Amino acid sequence: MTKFTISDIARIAGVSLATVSRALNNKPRISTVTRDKILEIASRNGYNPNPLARGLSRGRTNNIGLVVIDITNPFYSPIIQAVEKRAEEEGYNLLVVNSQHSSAREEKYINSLVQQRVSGIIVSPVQDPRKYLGMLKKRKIPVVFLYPPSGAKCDSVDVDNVKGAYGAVTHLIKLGHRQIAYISRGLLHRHPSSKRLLGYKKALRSSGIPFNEKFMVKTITDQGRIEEGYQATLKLLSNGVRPTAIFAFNDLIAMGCLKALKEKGLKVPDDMAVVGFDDIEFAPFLEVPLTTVRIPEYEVGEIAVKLLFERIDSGRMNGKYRKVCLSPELVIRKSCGSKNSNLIQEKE
Amino acid sequence: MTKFTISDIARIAGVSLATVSRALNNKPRISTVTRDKILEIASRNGYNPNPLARGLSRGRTNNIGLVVIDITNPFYSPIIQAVEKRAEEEGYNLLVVNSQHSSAREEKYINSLVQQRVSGIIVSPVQDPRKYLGMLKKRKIPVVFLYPPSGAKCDSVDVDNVKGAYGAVTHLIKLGHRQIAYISRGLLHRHPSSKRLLGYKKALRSSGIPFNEKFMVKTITDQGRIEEGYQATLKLLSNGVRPTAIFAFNDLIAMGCLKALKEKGLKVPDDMAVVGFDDIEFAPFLEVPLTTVRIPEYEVGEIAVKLLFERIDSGRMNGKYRKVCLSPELVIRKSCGSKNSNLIQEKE
DNA sequence: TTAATTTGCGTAAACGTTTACGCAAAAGCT
DNA sequence: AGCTTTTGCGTAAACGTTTACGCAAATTAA
Repeated sequence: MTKFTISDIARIAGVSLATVSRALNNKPRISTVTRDKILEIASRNGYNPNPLARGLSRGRTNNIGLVVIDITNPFYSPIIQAVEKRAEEEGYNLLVVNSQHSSAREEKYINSLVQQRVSGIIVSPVQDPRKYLGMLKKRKIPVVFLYPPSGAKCDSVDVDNVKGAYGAVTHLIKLGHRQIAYISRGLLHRHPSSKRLLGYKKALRSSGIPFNEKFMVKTITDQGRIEEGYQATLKLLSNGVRPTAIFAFNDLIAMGCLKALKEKGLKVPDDMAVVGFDDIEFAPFLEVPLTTVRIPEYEVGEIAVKLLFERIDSGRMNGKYRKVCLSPELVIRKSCGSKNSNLIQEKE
Repeated sequence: MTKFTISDIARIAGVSLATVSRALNNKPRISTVTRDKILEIASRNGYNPNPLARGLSRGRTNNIGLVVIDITNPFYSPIIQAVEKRAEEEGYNLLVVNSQHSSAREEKYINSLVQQRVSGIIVSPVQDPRKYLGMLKKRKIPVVFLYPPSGAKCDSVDVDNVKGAYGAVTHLIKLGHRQIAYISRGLLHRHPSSKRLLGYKKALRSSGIPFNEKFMVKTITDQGRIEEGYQATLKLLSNGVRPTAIFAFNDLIAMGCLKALKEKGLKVPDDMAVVGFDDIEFAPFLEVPLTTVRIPEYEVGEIAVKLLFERIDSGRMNGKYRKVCLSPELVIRKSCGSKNSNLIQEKE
């Protein structure tokens, strides 16, 4: 009972290992009567194949890996759910690992997944993922990247960060703001930090507003979490010149903003407008419901896992690479005010 | 380069497989000079042991499993982080799986982890975990349960739910409330739903307030998420008698309450006090900062993983079971008002 | 010095599968 | 009927490790 292997089945059925394997894997070259007999014995004894043995022999397991940057960021929740759903439907296990913004950890985990012979990997990379491509190709492990820097020759799902940021900042400008700060996540060169900065600058330029270094502040570390937004905002407020609006890299940072502003006695949106990015589940429930740029996260996950399984099922590693780019959408709530009544407000 | 196994090392070093294995695993019965030579060859060629082969041979891998009920509930974030940290320190991989409130899925995943020969499992069980104990013991896989029903003979980490609920409701009573509703998660018999109900009733009893069926509402499904709290609150408000305070099973349900109350034009805390449970990261940032019962989640994770590794390292499956029970703590914010000025408010 | 122990290593089996190859019997074809 | 193909199955190697056992040489003990 504790251990019940194909040898046991073979012994009971009076056949060889090969025959049992054929029966269990729906392979041809076996008569229906023996097949049924074997399947019956297997199910009666609660046989379960040993995934390690199977993986060793096949060189591939029924697992797929998902590498996220921060599993505690609600941003990833819908993505994880979408991938999980499809993986379960396909009879695969999902291994979720958390690089925590560390590229060393990311590399370690990816290598570990490869050594564990996963059938495919979805990675939301910390830094440039191109360095993995060669190795993964050699090992014939399909991979899909989430939000990768452009230019990588691989399947990927991304979101138009420039457009998203452009839309958010343009909205602020339309509301009359001209002193708009951007709180970026620590490392500017990381995707999508750089793209959002680009969108921010582009929106300013379109309206003839000069870019002001003093309105550009970076969080200390790279985590993109509440506390960092809080610290960055305090720094921004002590910068001498005060903006009338803040565009934050993401919703968590925006939450930190709100906290700092409240502490300093500044009302949102009256004294300061705030816009975030991501539209995490909690954004509408905040002290000041957050205007933010919605990323269709669930869809991102759905597409990524779809692309992945297409590769897995076809076995083709060198077909044309598909780069899907989804459009974000501005969701207007309280935190940016609404002097402009033409804009559509989200119903509450 | 793609594949580099101990056979390759053995060939290069001119020794046998056994010797290579001894060197790589720091086993005795090998001279320092051969050991060093082998290690040098291994590292020079970037040797990585195949975890499937190793697992198959050893009957155990370097993975531990963590089964959570809802990976998207921020409640689990600190727990995952704590377990992840320790696992990494110990050189183990953490496999996080998500049962999504389904006991069928839970069972499937636990079996899958067992078949994958993990070294240990931490489970936040959907239902009574006692049925797993026999199998896990037979397979010699240590397990630690999070928030299990009492009475199970196993290592576990729990929180005093009765006390937590009692404290929360007592606080409401002290504030003058006598009509206090409880929004429970769907299935009452599930732990910790039942415990929190117990605490609620106990608090009422202590103050001589009769339990009113009309103030007890259950969410439709068992997910314990925002939407459910929202629906349950609407139902509660249409019940004829209106409470002056709501104690919600958890913070997400409480968020749903806030949404429903707002929609109905009821001000929190003036028209209705609301108290949650868990103190998720976002509780202080809500439209009305949420009074809630804090669970030391990170500590729960730390202790669970500590207990698990003690079992793994000692190999003792039948030592005394340890049941740790942590104390929750009431965190008072805006959502319950503060007529009673004796109470300590959390500084903002 | 001799006997007992320890050290250093090799051989081969084991972990539980899959799969290439081979071969007799059955089935299909002319 | 004789030839070719297909069917049904078995044998054994392979996947990449670990480990029980054995044995000669070196070391220690008496």
